[in-house]
Amino acid sequence: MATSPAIHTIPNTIDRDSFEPAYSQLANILKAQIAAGAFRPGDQLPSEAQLCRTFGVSPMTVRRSINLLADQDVVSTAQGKGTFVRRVQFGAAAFDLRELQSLLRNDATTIKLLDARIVTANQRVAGKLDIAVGRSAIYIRRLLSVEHQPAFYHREYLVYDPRRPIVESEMEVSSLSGLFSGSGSAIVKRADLTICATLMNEEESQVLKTQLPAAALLLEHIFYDFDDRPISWGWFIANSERLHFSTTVGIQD
Amino acid sequence: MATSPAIHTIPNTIDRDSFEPAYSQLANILKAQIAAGAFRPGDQLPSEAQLCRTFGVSPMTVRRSINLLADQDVVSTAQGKGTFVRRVQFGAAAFDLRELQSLLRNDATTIKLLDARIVTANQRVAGKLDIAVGRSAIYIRRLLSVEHQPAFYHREYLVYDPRRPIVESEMEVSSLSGLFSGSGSAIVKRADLTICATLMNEEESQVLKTQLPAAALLLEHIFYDFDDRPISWGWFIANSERLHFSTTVGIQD
DNA sequence: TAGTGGTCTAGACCACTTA
DNA sequence: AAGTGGTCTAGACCACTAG
Repeated sequence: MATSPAIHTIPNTIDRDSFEPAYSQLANILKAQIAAGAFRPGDQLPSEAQLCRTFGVSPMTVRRSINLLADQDVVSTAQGKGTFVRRVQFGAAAFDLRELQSLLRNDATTIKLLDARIVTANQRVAGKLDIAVGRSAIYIRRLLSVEHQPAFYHREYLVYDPRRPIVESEMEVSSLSGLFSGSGSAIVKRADLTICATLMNEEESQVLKTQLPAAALLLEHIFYDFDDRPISWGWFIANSERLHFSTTVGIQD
Repeated sequence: MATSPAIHTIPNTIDRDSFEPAYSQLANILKAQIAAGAFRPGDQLPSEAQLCRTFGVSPMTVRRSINLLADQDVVSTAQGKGTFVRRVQFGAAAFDLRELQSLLRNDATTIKLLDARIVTANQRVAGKLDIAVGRSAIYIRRLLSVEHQPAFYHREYLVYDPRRPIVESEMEVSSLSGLFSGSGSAIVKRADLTICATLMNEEESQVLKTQLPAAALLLEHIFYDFDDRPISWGWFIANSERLHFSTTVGIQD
């Protein structure tokens, strides 16, 4: 039987001298047993009281382990019924931007400021930034290259309000790196992000040095301040060969 | 001052008669205070001991509240230093497939089986399914329509192994709904997923009734069984107007 | 040394499910 | 009534940070 060897390498006791906390050890033991097939999707796990006795830990510690697995969508709990191994759920899959973040932190990545100027907001820009048509905005175009190859084309409109002089200086007009590295501005409360596929237009293909027709991922972002007013609206156009997102859903070892 | 009214509507005590648990109430109080600007990114929150005194709850309850906020990337904790409000982090953004999942559960969505037949695996298919070239596989083509409009074109190869007869019956060849609704197969241990942008080819544009050139989101998936062997390999082609993913990062009310 | 977060205990009481 | 998960207490001890 294929799974037998794996089962026998799973520890079944908590090592109190380990660096790893007991709740984490227990969660990993249970997950390894599930991964090895000892508990199949739909199966009920031992009750919390039983796990307390088996592993010699307190109820709170067992609960924390179970909660960890529940957060990872490995198990589901039902009051009065028990804890059960979950089936794989497509909808639980989540693609995150950490890859993108690490790419921008990479030394091989350079950011070139193509353009930065004051413009008057047209209907579209004014709508996104929640300002009046004809008001001023800062328009920025950047090209991000990885190993001297054009990878992302970024365009952004920033509100330009004499009463909010802080915006320009805080939003790191020339670098972008702050938003990705976590040292982002303290004036940003939240960002709304959208991702979709699009066809590149003439300008985009020239900047990114691709042949038309070309497909691209478009990542749109709007940043808001602590008064819930938009600060900036912008979007990345990514060469489709340069950017794809991967993830795993289900039981991971 | 714009934030004053908001601050005054934030409760500052735990309601012990509420249905909402104390830890959740406390987390929401702190988050509302942060959202209202009472604590800004970089600011230190009151210590856990202080929060215990202020709100009259035990240390474990305070910890649970803080952990909730830390899981949401609202705060970060540093042993020996304190708890601090985080800046918005681009990289923390995660796009999930719940929209897609609910779409497939929708009554207005229909799945049409275009084709299902046994084929012999070529190099590419054999590589993905980790079988020998020339072995049999099941090839399936499906069209998913939303309100009678073609939306997603799905193609999939399933391993066809006499020794694993369970695969075909378990993988819900004719419906697909299981994988999305959570009632998916119990033989699936995990799935690897990738998303990227692509240009539609002739066949795809005909099935989806679009004009060329057209951009599309491509969602590729490989399912594995509990012996870590591939069960199926397939991909969705989504009309780019039909599918986009949205998310919010930072402080959400 | 004082203050911080991190872990853990050994119970208690409650809500819910099943029989 | 018995068993399940869900919340909460009132501490304890530890590891880490800072003055």
